[in-house]
Amino acid sequence: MTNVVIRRLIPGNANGLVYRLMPQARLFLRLITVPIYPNHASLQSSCFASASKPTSSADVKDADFFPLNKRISHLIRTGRIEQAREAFDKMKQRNIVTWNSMINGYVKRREMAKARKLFDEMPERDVVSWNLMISGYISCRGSRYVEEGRMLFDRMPVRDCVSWNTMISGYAKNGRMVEALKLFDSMPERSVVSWNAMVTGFLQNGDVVRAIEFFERIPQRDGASLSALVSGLIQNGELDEAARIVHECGKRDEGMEDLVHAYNTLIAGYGQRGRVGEARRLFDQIPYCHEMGKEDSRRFERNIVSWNSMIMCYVKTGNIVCARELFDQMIERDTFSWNTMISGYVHMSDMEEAANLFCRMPNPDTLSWNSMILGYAQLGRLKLAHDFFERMPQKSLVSWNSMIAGCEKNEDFIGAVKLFSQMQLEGEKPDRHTLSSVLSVSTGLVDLHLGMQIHQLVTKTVVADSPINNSLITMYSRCGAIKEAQTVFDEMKLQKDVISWNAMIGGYASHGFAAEALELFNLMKTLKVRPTYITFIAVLNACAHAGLVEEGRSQFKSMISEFGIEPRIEHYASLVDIIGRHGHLEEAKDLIISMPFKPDKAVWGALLGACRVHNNVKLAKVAAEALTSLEPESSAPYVLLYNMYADAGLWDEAAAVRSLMDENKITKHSAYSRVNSSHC
DNA sequence: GTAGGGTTAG
Repeated sequence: MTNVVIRRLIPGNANGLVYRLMPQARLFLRLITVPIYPNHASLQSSCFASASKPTSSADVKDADFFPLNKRISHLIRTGRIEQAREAFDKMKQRNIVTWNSMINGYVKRREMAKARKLFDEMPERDVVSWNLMISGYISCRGSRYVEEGRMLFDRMPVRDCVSWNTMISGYAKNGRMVEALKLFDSMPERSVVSWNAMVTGFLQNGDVVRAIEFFERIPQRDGASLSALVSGLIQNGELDEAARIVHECGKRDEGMEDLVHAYNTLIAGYGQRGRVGEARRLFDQIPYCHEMGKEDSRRFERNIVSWNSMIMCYVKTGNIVCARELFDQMIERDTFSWNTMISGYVHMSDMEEAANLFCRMPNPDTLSWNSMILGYAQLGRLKLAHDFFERMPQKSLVSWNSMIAGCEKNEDFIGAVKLFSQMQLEGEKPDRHTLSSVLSVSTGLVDLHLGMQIHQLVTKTVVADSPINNSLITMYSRCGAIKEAQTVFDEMKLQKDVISWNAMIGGYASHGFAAEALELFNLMKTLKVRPTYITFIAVLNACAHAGLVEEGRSQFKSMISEFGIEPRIEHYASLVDIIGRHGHLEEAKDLIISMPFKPDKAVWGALLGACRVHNNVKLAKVAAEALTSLEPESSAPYVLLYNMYADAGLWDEAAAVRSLMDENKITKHSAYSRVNSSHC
């Protein structure tokens, strides 16, 4: 995509291959020769000097409060919000900075109700108090919060550059670039941050052309501008190009302000692609100074984000040992560091160590709690997950989603439905994750009514992407509404992926519409959508339902020869069914013997079913015995065999089956109750 | 003490 953009930016570019590297090189050579301008902070303060000046009460000997203020901000930085609040409450006198620090603590944790309460109680506010609140609102998800931020922005008596930038990046993050641009254009004075926010916004919203256009116009580009661009390039798959540019800048613009931003972004980029070795080399290239004093943005050295990004790389690639090693070496850790480590252990299903860190962590935030919930839910430990869920101080959408998904995955469908309605009662709006889980719940419960309600919610509230539509297809077809499944499938148009095709072909197959299933399969191949092993399970099932023996055989062969897909036991089961039902019982038995798997109950079940159809009592006995050894408590094989003997007038044999059932304490009834209880 | 880089979900 970037290539396309760059080609468009540079005239006279006709040959994509030739230009793949050249134009980029030209473009970026320009950017790395840009002179370094004076620190933007000094520029800003001169523009907005009057706005940022604290009001009267702050004149009361700031130094007297300073040690305590510093302590509060340190507690907040290290995640100990409750201790910070304790210290705050105990202070006899507070100045604006005290209040702001406390508000900042809540804002960072997205606890906006608490932040707002303090903000409203403040005896007087300065521009930072307002900015903090705005930044808090816009960092919360959802346009409702952006509007809340905008209301404060409009109400505040004096705005500074930070107020504008906060608001711009808020719009940009929420994909509202028109509004972002409007503010950007009407700003009294821009800083490099305003420009960077716009670049990031355009890139996040897929407008690479304008991102580059803006980037080139930035009067004093810094490491964060570069980082914004690098992040966009990485998202567009141009990781190596991004790395080249960062290295060039590192060499040419020694002392470039905030260069570490770009390095950190690149480390994260390597991590995303699993190139952890290169990430580590980059990390080691950043000088490291043990003094954690006042940060100087011009000094190029590792900061806490570098450490966290590197730890993240290890976590993403499953290397928890190296992640832990770095984590233990850190001097100062923030909530990010702890959360990254916890989520790492959660991914390794090591809940013991995750819990260990969770307990040691100074003040777990919503994300920490969410990770724990997720971890327990994924392992099926729903009770524990629920305990955490109930005890967490503030639930987020992710908390609800993790709980609901956990219930769904562990087939506690009723629990999932309860949570879903509780969440709505508590005013939390479901998103695509929620709806996708609840759709699977409808499928699990075979509850068409619920499924249709969720479909309505999908239509009203989210832009349905492929996974959601695929869940809809599956839901409708499992609930017997094949027409509705087909409508969703047809409306997906170009959005269809292989899962959509599989779901629809499988839907037709299970409803006995073999012709439709095979027709769709042919269309899929014509459109060059590569089938998967799941496609072939559906195709073979369609053949089985329709008794298409030759078609089934040839599909099985083409799966191997044409698509190189190794047949799995499910494919064999289907083929046994196809061949057996057609009366080729010996061939079916030989297939079972020759297949490279230990036959499972589906395979023997297919043979037994075929024997029943063709009255082959001798082979039925073999299949039934195999089945009972696999599932000793199941009555089905006994009953089927009994009926076959009875039908053939073989009463002695029938009686023998009956007494074997008694001997093994098998009742027909117990089989039914077992099936029913699994649905409760 | 505030804005631009790094965390959780199908």
